[in-house]
Amino acid sequence: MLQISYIRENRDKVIERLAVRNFTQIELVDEIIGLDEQIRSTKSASESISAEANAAAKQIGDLMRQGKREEAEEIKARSGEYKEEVKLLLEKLGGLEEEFFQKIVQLPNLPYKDVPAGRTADDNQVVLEHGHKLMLPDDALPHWELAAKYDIIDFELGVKVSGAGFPVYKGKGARLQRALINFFLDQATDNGYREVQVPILINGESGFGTGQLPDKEGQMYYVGADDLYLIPTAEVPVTNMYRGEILKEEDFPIKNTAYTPCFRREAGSYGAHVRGLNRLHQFDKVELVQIVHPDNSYEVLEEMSTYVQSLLQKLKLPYRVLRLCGGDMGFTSAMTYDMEVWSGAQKRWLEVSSVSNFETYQSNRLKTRFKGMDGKMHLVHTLNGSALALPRIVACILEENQAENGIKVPEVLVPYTGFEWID
RNA sequence: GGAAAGUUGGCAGAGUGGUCGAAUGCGGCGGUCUUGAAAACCGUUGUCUGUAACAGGACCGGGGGUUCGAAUCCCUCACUUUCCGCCA
Repeated sequence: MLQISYIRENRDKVIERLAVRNFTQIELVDEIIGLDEQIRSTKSASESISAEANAAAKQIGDLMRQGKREEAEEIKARSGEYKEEVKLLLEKLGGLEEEFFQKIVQLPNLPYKDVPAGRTADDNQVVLEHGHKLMLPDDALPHWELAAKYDIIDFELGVKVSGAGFPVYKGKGARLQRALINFFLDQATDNGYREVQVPILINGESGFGTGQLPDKEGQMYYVGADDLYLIPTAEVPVTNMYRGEILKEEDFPIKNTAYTPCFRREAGSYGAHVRGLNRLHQFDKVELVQIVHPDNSYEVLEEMSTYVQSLLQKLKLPYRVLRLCGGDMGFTSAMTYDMEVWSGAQKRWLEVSSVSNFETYQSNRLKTRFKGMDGKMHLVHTLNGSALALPRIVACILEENQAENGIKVPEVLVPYTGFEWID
């Protein structure tokens, strides 16, 4: 959520920045500013009456104690009027605030200055490409066929147990999953992240704090009996650990990593591109979350990007880094890098990580602050990134490393899998 | 699932209608003392809103009510703890 104080003082700049992500509802910005003005004037009107009422009440108390009942009664008779006036003003205020809230949550984050303008994924900037796309033979198999051939991932079995998008990993397939999770967690720990295990069901407040609610409600599984949501990413519980907290400058940077399963309804996604492991309702992911000082959040973003790349390099997967254009960026992000690996058999890039700086967009909702050197409260900057999401990594590992008699496990994973070949 | 108790400032913990934004202790910050530190002593120490600055307003789990006046009384919801039951 954007800060109203900023919108108020930088109307034109806000509109200009929003245009980078093709958000052109200038009237919404102006409505918000107008509502804010009304709220402020209504509030000050009701407050000055409250001040009078408070003074009168105090006076009554004093007079009663002095035994001057008569005079007290006199004032009492008059102070009844305050109540009605304040009540009316507060009702008006409540309505205005509700309307204001409904509108301000519709404003997405302002893109950072480096974010390219653009409408679709075609306008994303390719920052770099690393590694060679292997020239797989024409008869190279896509991962879903390899999965069936070596009996390591069973999509049909998942359909029986749950439904489409909930695969069952078997034998070496399951083992590979566990190996990747452990590898990613160990790497993160070596890089200064603290490992945490968090709830995978979250309440509505947490969903609001990181921005999934109210705008992406339909993307989360909802457990009605207990009014809880299944997490779409560990970002939600891990970031919300700091909701309402007041931090110290010396606490920065706060680096947490967590492995969790992630659940996404993916309503409305169909077609060839969702085959196999490309898009699932349940998948595993190791997530990084950092809470940092606003002054260096963009250095931290670069650092996280570099770290994620180091994982891909260790797995020897060809990848590229995209700087997302305004139109392709998430609602809450100020700048995002996507990492994509090359799927040789599918001949397309697959997104495996997304690293974002949210600046104060989340922390303004979370009310996560720190007391600065100036003695004042400031909102922190929050960042997160996948490191990494498993399914597409698995897909690429299978496809890129397929050989005649099996699939070669990447060297760095062998200590974790305990085997070198899936055959 | 049943029963009871509770929810107050960073923490602990008083406060049952006006003098309470809130005692006291711990912690934090500043100072005195000390070569330095500890101890002791003195001072200070919530957040939001608002103003050029004062002032003012709001907040004692959330919401509502009674009252001139609510942390305090009433209603309601949520959560926590303990006991019983069940159980990985």
